[in-house]
Amino acid sequence: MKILIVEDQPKTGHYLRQGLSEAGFNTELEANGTTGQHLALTGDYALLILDVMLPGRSGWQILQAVRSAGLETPVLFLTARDAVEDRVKGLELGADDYLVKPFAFSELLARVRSLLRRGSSGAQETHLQLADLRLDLLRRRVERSGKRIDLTAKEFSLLELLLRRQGEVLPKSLIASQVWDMNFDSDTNVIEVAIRRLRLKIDDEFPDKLIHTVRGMGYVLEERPT
Amino acid sequence: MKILIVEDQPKTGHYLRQGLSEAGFNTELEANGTTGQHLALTGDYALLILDVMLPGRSGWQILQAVRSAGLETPVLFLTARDAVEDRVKGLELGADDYLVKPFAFSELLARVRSLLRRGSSGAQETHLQLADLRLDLLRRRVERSGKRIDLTAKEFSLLELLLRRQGEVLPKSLIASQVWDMNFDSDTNVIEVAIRRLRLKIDDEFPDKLIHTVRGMGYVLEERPT
DNA sequence: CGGCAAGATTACAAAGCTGTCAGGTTGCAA
DNA sequence: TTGCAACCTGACAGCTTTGTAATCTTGCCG
Repeated sequence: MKILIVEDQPKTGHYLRQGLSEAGFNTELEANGTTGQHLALTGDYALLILDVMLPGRSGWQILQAVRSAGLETPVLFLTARDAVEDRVKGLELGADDYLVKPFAFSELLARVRSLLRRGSSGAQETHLQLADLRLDLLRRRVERSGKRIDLTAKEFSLLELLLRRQGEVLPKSLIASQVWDMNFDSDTNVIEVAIRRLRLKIDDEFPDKLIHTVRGMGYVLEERPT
Repeated sequence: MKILIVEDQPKTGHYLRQGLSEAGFNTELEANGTTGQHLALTGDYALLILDVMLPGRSGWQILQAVRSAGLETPVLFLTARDAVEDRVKGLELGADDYLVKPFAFSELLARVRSLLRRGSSGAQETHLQLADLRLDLLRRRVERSGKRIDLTAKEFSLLELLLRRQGEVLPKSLIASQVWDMNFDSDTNVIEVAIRRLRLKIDDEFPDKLIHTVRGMGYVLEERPT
């Protein structure tokens, strides 16, 4: 099982490669877009990690070429901090996930594992679950302990993120970029308020809380022994 | 490939049976809930059609028993006209679809075919499409000709219905019951207004219209030669 | 060609959603 | 213990969504 990394900045490239190797993955690193695309199309990779800015061909072009060749290889996109446009464009072209640079390595690892898991099973996930909390992506419904819970669009999308990355502490900047498409701006407290509203619906009336605050770091969704 | 029908009213039961047989399906009819459950658990059916009100065990109980036995047999539920509660309960217990009595036979047939198709492939549908109009159920996104379209919750749910049953003329009463959970009340024009709003977003700026009015009957979503 | 009923369109208002803000709490470190 | 920063909480306002209602248009039948 090989992972292809197409990234032209040697620093980032080696960082990725080393980290993934240590985690037990077999990687190949390529700096040039044109060569990268050729490898992506011909080599049998379990995952592609593509930078957007590349000499030769951009990450988008590679992604597009891969998809139009009918390959369903999962693709993880690397985009620059401010490039909301990039993210959207990437997802629309068929990327499976993206990561905003700079990123924590643990973050990358979690994504990579999740993509590989999904890729091997073939199908996409339609349900997310933690303890007695269940979210149905297709019907857009949430229930806890069998009891139906109505969420607004923002609440749903926040909970979806928390569930997808359950057990991880998600910094507010990350939440802001994923749920609000904005670069985190510390003089707003939208996130605190949104978390509050979500807690009202999914935690308040249950003894076992699932949303936890990690002071100074962010929020986690997980089960905690009582 | 056998279909099990559990229905105690002889009239409805035979109607179903005869119609399905004529359409080429192999059916078994059972009037008693307890026996029905036994059959459902032991016989190897491709589809179960369950009435809610049954002597012995209710349709819900059968459904529950089937699901807790780990069977993924598709289940089509029959509910009475006014029983919105039933529908919801059924879907929550894991029914795949439901039909409100009385129903047109063509309607039943369409559902049965769709369930059998889905059942054999195993996975649930995540995308609906007609011509260049595409709806992604997981990401809740709609696009036409590659152009992203933002829909509100109601608009999305109306379009989802039209797409699921594309080519069929959907009476307003049907639309009302599926999208609004209400028994159609002719002194409202919510549906016309909702259709109008949907047309504004998905049809108005394109030469080939997809939503069509069938005067006196309802609305259809389909491609029509120019 | 009228007349009428079905549907389209527009305007409006109520309800819900979402962000801001102004205090109030809590946890941590000096 | 005290002070501060981080976080929580409730209220409010602007915006969006969604239903109602009034008016206009269209297709159909006599």
